Amino acid sequence: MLQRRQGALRDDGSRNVLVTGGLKEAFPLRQNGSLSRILHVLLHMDQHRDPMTSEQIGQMLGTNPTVVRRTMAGMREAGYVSSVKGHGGGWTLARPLSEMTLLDVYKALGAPELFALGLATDAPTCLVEQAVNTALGRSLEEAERQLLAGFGQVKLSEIAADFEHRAARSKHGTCKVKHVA
Amino acid sequence: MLQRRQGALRDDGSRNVLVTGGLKEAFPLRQNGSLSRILHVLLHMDQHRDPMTSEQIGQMLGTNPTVVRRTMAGMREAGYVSSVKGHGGGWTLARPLSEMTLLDVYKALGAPELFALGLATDAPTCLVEQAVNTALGRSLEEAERQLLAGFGQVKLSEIAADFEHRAARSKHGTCKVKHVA
DNA sequence: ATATCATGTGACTTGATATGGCACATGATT
DNA sequence: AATCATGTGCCATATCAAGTCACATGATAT
Repeated sequence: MLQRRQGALRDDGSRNVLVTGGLKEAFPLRQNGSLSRILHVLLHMDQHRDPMTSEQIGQMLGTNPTVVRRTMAGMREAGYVSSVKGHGGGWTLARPLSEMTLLDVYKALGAPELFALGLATDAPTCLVEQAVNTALGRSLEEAERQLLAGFGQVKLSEIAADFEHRAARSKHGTCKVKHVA
Repeated sequence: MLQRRQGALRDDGSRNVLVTGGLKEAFPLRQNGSLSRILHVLLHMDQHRDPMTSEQIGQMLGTNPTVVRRTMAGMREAGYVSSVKGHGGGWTLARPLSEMTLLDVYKALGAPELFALGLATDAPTCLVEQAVNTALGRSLEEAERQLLAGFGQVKLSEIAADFEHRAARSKHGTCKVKHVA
């Protein structure tokens, strides 16, 4: 191995797993998991007629209600979900999944950095580094365009349909939350 | 802002800059800068007839000789550079830049993670999460293919040519290291 | 041969940051 | 008024890229 093993495996070969209140969540690298988590939440909300509380969602994701509220904040500001306080309150979808794409969610999350590869300096004085940044930057920008274009073409309702399909084929309960209307 | 400001800007608006022994290097995010740095080094080595020591390279990159040795280790193992100990030793290119692509370097570095976006769990039992992972993973894999294909088409000699072009147009000294044969 | 120089590498330190979590304010429902 | 739920400031924790030290190994020069 090069680069002084920076991976996810520990000496005993196990994954690095955060154990929080008895629940587990595995994040292999120093990656931003909020997009993945939000999607998980949105699809579950779609299966759920009543508002879901941050507490419920937190348990589902194996995380803390506070984290849920904070991550959902962007979605609320963008108008994709709404939150209600007090008895019977919680989170609900503010529009159908057919009117949301991966790109919409990504943007609502504040369009976090996509790549784990970085350029050494923003505006280097070294001409060599300028040339390197230009070449590398060009590839990265192209990839970013591709990726975001791809995100824009995936409607959340399509993901939901894929879920329905999976659910139809295996009759076991799945998550910690029931998939009921 | 959403997601509890995780960006690169501090309250005073300045970038987070690592100051090391008087030199500065800016890494906006938790990104892996080794590819960018290695490229910088390789191009400089190409301009340098004599072997370059880790000390020289370290000064050039604003980092430490040990870091340089460690990062270069993968390149040596892959046969792109060679290192010689003792007086007059140091690092030299083991083959011309025209025979190396961005992809080669990336692989020699151990093919570090490309994306800052992660899936919540590797093999979730929740069917909803499975559907999410599938959708997100598909987009990410597609983008990865694109990006690596792009890397494979960029020869380092092309980046060097771009540098030569820049150097011809501006006659100022640039880096901390002279661009001489 | 031996002093010097340069790489090779284990072990530890430092700094950045995604996420976890508490505490308390705000507002809605019963 | 009691309870429930969100909103959010503040701090804690874990992980990891990069920095640093220390020392071994090997090559060159005098």
